[in-house]
Amino acid sequence: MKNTTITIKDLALEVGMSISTVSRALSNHHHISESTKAKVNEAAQKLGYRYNALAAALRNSKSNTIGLIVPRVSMFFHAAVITSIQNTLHKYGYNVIICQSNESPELEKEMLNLLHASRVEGIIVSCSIKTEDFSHFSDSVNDGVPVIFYDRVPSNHPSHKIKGDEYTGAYLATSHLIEQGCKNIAHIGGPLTSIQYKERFEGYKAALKKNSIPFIEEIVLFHELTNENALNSCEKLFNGAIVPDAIFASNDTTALAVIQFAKKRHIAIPDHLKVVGYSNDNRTEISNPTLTSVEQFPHEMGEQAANLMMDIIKQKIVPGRNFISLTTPVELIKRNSSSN
Amino acid sequence: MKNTTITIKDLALEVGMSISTVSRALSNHHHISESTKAKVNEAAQKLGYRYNALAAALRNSKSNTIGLIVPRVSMFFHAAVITSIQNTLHKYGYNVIICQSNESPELEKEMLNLLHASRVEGIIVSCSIKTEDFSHFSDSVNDGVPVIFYDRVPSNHPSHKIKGDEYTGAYLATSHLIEQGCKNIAHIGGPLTSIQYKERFEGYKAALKKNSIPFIEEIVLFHELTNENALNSCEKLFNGAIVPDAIFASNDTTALAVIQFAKKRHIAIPDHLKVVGYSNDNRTEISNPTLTSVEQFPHEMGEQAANLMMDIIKQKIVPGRNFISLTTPVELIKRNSSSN
DNA sequence: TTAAAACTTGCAATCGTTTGCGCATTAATG
DNA sequence: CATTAATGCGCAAACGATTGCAAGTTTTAA
Repeated sequence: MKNTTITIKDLALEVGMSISTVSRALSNHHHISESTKAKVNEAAQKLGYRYNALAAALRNSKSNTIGLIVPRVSMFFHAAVITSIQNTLHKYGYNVIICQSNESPELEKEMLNLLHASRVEGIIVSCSIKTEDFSHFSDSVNDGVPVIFYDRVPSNHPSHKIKGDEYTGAYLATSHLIEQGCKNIAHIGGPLTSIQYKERFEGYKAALKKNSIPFIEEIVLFHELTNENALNSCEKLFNGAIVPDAIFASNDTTALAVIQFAKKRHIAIPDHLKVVGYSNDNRTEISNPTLTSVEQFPHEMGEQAANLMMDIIKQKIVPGRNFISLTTPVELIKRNSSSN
Repeated sequence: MKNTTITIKDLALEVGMSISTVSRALSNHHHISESTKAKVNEAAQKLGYRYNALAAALRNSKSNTIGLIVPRVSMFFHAAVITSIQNTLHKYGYNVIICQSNESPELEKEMLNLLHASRVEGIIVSCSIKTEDFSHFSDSVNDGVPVIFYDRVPSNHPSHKIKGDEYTGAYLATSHLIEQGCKNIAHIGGPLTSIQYKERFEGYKAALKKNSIPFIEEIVLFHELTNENALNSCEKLFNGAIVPDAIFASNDTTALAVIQFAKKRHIAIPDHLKVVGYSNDNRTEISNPTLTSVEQFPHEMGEQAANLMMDIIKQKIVPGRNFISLTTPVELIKRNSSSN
């Protein structure tokens, strides 16, 4: 194990040239002769030289790095987006530092500061579900570091945003259930503090209205969308005065819980109960019955986020004071939980 | 948007003290009076100072960062490990740079160099399935950067390794099938170039032998474990001379494909065919029937990897020339695909 | 009153690269 | 042969933080 790290200074010594020449040779500068470049590269190879990106970033005030904050990488949707962002940015020669907020606003803020300390040139964020104060993100922008939100975007905070067409997704899902002849379509949504759940709720209501189906408050429930919460909601719904003949759930975990509940209660799906989820995660085609769900195209969302970031950083887009909002399409994937 | 970034120099100017005092005040040095610290921190707050970790890392030759290379973050198992590694390292004040090799040995090597350029203090890797040359990882170690492999570990390359008890996992799975009365237990494994698939194969054979059940070569197949490949293998198996009454698959995707195939062919599971998978991913309890699988405890594996790295870096462990190999336990999770 | 001790603070070098400017060498031109 | 242009290379100053050593100030004790 060496304890000496090789620098361009060592290379300069080795080839008997100045530091500047070595630096230029390594970066393939056009003022340097081919023979010199060859010599320098050979020496670099020989001595096991490794480029120090830290030093370069310091000198250039440019890190070629983008920061990423997500609630949890283990969520299928986010994992897909991350993969896509990273692969896209890699093409531009940019690296990514990925952080997890674990759905904690405090950790989210800490991670943001961490990314600043690493002098990232831009930050892409999907917020924790509990984040309500976004002022620290404004600080980032004021410091010249662009911030792009995706999926979990703030509702009342001016910023670049990329989100799915939640309204349409919910509208399509609900309309589909109506087409199947359902009258009492329940909705289990996430906290309405989150704009996406709000929009899905709006889409749900719009579809009902459009088809002149009365909105029934008793069969609409909101809470964090965990398996346990969903099972509780099912209890409530099926012990209530109005028994639903369909449930539109705002995520797949919840929809799968509904299926689980129906099995236990021997409620036939889709005959007596139809179910639609949201996100089209990798469990939807495995479940029994397979789950109808709304595809969000995480791959494209990631690509868009990465490309937008590059456009902003490379000043192709000079937004000034106005912010860009992109909406990615959705698609209803019909499976056996909603029709035969 | 400011175009000036605030440095400790600016703070020094603001409070009328030297740069060194400001630096020490910020890092809470005990030689600095409380009143000075307060003044400096106040100024930092006021001017919006942000610590430059790059400069510090350069000066200290210490980045407080660990690099991570995984095939793909969107694989359930890896996502879980990553989350765990990141949360554990965060407690030590360490950051993580996550890279994806996309199962490409070339990209893997590129990412390794990238991590070195960022002067990570250690590297945790789960190899691409195609990686056969590990010499560049030796270079890392020679440069003083410890490397820990997990899950996808090299078989013939001296290094720190953390892997599941594959042999036992397969042994348990196969034994369980035998207990259920199966005689013709097929095995669909991954490429034997990968040590983990090899060990699972060994465990499978050992269980057969132990129970005096003949090993039948015709019902053992190896290939990359994708859904399509698995369906092809099912075709082969069920058109062959010896029809299996059970299949032990080396991952869950394959096992789920078997279930899919059986449904199409109207083969009753578990009555006429029993199936066991590997990894216990989040689809296993959703499928119909639910899938018996081997749990690998990714959370613990991540914790172990992170803790081992910290021990090595902080020299609690001075391995010298010998390498550490850890084996994490496995557990067979019995579900409906293998028994009633 | 004075010296020693205790407490604060500052100087300046350093980490590894990059790059504007200037100098030297060679080739091309009149 | 003299002048200009082109080419190839080196000097030295940044980038922002840390830290050993030295020095200044205040407090305490004799």
